[in-house]
Amino acid sequence: MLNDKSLATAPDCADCPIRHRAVCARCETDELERLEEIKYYRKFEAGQTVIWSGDRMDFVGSVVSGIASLTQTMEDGRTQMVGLLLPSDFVGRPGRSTAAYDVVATTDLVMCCFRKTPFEEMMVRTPHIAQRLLEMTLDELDAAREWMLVLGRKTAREKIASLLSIIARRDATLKTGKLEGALVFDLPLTREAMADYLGLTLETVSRQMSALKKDGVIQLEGKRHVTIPDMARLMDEAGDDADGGILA
Amino acid sequence: MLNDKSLATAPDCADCPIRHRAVCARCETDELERLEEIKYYRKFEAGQTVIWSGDRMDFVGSVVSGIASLTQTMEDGRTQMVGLLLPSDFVGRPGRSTAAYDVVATTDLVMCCFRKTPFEEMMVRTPHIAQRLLEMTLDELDAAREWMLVLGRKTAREKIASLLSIIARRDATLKTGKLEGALVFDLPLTREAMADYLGLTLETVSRQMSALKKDGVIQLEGKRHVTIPDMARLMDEAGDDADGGILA
DNA sequence: CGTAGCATTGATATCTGTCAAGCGTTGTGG
DNA sequence: CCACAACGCTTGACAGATATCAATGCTACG
Repeated sequence: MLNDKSLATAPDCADCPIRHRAVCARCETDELERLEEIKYYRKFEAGQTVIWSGDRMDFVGSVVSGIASLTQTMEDGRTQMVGLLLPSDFVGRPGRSTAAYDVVATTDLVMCCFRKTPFEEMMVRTPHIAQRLLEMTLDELDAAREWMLVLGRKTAREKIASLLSIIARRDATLKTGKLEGALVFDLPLTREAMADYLGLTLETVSRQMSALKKDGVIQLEGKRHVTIPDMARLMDEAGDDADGGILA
Repeated sequence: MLNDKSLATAPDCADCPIRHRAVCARCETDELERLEEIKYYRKFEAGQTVIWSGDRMDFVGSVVSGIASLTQTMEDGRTQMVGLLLPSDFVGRPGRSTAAYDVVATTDLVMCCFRKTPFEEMMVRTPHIAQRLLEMTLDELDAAREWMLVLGRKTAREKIASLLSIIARRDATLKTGKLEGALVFDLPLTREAMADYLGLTLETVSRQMSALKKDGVIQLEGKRHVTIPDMARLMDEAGDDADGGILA
């Protein structure tokens, strides 16, 4: 499985870009030293599969950079993305030995992995880690439930607008920290990946993107470069309250 | 809010039916004593709202008996159920002061509530509780993701079969502990509640129930009393692997 | 007996999926 | 260097699933 290129030297936790947001956020110096001992980096190229559902999984870890997706597939090939993993998000489940979902690198991806058994031992001894993981899991549960509303009740147009608004908001808060004026970003997902996330076909995604463009809700340069001239308008199209939005 | 009828004397934790499955599952005697001090029971009749989304929430708690639902509602009235709370399931989120969803009693309901602030203090001091809550939250996250596949990719018929199979399985494991032979149970949900859970209209639910009945997948006496002659057949209709099923 | 709530069924409309053709870019091998 | 294949995407025509609107049935209950 592992080859030379997939392994990479792991930098010090002190220099880590996700140091204060990941599962290790609340660890003290000595705890970080212990984590350093059981961690290793792995890199994946866009499109590579990190792990297959059902496979034995002897690590857990955090996304350091890039985006990964969690997907489920039915026997006849229908697939549904059930999670989008961004930097600092956690992969794997302590106490479970096999993967419950396919994990795929959507973009080039760097992960900080911990050997599972020592990590589990450390969790028992280090309440910080379990507490932080609980917080993160509760956030993910909220996001999953938010997404259930999107999947169950929104129209195709609203679904697209919801996805764009989530990506735009995350991107804006990372880059500038504010949501004013026009927002510009690159879509990290193919039309097919968008369809898998939204429970649509890629044709419907394409049509609705075109429709939103025609109506001036978004501007497109090429396939991926998106400009949102009016965020409130987009959120209105998404069917969300324009003020604050999700979990405000 | 609270009236005479809604409050009820709480029995000893030692006699509690959900003692070994709820958030308190791993507590020791002295910890239970502390919990006894901050707990109180509340009863709700079918249809009553336990709490409205956005309301201040000064308790967390466990479902002791009955079923509650978590729902989200859009401005125009579209609603999506995002969780079904069964006995031992946990309600509320430590560290958050307002409810994120509407919580409604689907059947008559008894809840064991803990005052939020003392419970949070206790969580910090009692790793058992945080660990158990983490486990339960991870299970809920898995269930939510499983449901995303149902909402995003399954047909109306498969959705109904999925819901029936979940209820049947839970009911069977509670009553007899095995899944053999014909399964019989009462639906705890109205057609409308089923529709809200499945992202369908109540008419479509009704039609698909009739179709499954006509095809012999289920038998119906009255509106709610269901017999599953062949569980494997039902799971096949649900589009799940017949062996083991969800998270096997 | 009449009403209210829940459920069923029918007719029709609409949205999204399916199938198919074609475009533009990228990369590769002759 | 060019031709061509591969890939991601767009667009069109059509079909099919589910929603919508409407009428009716069934129970329980006052």
